[in-house]
Amino acid sequence: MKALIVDDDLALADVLAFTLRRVGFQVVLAHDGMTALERWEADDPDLIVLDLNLPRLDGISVCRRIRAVADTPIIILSVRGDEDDIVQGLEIGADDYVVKPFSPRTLVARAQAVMRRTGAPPSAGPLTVGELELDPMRREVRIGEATVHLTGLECRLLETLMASPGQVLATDYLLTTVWGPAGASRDMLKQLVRRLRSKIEPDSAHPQLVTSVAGVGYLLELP
Amino acid sequence: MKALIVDDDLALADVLAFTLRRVGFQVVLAHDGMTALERWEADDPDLIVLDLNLPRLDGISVCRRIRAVADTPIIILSVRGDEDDIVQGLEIGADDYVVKPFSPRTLVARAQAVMRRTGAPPSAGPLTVGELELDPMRREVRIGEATVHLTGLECRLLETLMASPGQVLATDYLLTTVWGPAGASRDMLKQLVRRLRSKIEPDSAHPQLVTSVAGVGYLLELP
DNA sequence: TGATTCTGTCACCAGTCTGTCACCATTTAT
DNA sequence: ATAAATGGTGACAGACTGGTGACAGAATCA
Repeated sequence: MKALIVDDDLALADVLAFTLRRVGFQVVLAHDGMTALERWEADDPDLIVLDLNLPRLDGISVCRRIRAVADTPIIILSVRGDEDDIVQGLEIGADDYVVKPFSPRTLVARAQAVMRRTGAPPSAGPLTVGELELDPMRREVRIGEATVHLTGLECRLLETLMASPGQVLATDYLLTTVWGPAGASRDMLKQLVRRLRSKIEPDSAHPQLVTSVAGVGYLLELP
Repeated sequence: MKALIVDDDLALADVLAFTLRRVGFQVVLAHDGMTALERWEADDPDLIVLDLNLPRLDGISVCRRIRAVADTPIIILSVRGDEDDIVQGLEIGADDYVVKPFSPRTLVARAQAVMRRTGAPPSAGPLTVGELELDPMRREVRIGEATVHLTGLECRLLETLMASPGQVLATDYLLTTVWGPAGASRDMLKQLVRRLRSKIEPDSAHPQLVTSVAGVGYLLELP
């Protein structure tokens, strides 16, 4: 899922980006109203987090223009005291609002609530690489004729590997992507790789799908 | 479905309540603007029928406050001649209006039209998936030849599952959709799933219709 | 008003998942 | 040559999850 964050406060925008990335969003940034519209057009985000006080084109106008042609969920950010802005934003079509200052947890909760309320549940589409077909919502991977059930972390690892088939993904990258920035240990990744291999490799003692690159990381072999 | 009726005329409020109960609504009453807001918060109604001339807080303000944070369908009641009020109410976000005096039939028609227009849960038509045919109004599901009566929550859960057959619906999504934004607990969903299964599954110990995806949620299997 | 049904809450259970530790063989660095 | 690092393997304990049962209070019905 992709989120577009629009805020002229660069530091805050970065914090917001970090927060949403942490829970799985891809994030695109814009720091003024015009760029917001451009990015919205170019990136087709699933969610827009929109500050109301912006240079070049104010947040209300951005919200109005987007809402005129799309259903993209919009959360507006406002300063305490700007209740008129909030009301106006909501009237124009924003889906929810958050008042600064707020905790990251609040934003995440609102983002997830808005995603739930305004559309189908966030169902990732299937991923196919060669004879592997992964359904992240069902946590099932089909290998030719066989269907294998994966756990949450196994599914996440395979999804990450399948997103870049043939590319070596560094250990640190996998630790962050699968477990989040709070991190994890090499031990955990080793175990997870082992578990995944035991489920999908014809012979996990001689892996053909998920292979290791010593000192670098792992990759999903191209078919 | 629950309706909140707000009118300082007690007798009229009772008539309205009776009218809507007759067509299947649960009804909550409030006789002034402040109580209306309280009841709206506490009862999370699916529809609000709102007189504009109210003590303590007028109907326009009530409408504005509710509309600022929610999509609840609102029908405003007004006296002939108060066209400015009606226009203002609609601008603020009311969905429809009824001018006193009016017949009960008119109110019902408007209520149902508003529910349909604003995308409220499709209470009208039956849902069919495979051998399951759900009538939300009767709260009955037909499974082949057998007809089973469901409770309110059971019906809501099944309706939600049937709206996206074959798709895994996340636990949080189901909690919000079935119980509303106030949320609920996983325990409640577990129990509800159990009750629904006990009513519709051939063998609820081995569910074939409503199946679980560990760590994700539940789905209605495609036929 | 009393009876019945519905719902939320708590407890218990079996099975699964995950992190952690230990051990080992191989590779890399000193 | 030796020590350190790396990747692979096994095992186990605690946490988590989904399922089940039971009961009390709330809501509904007659």
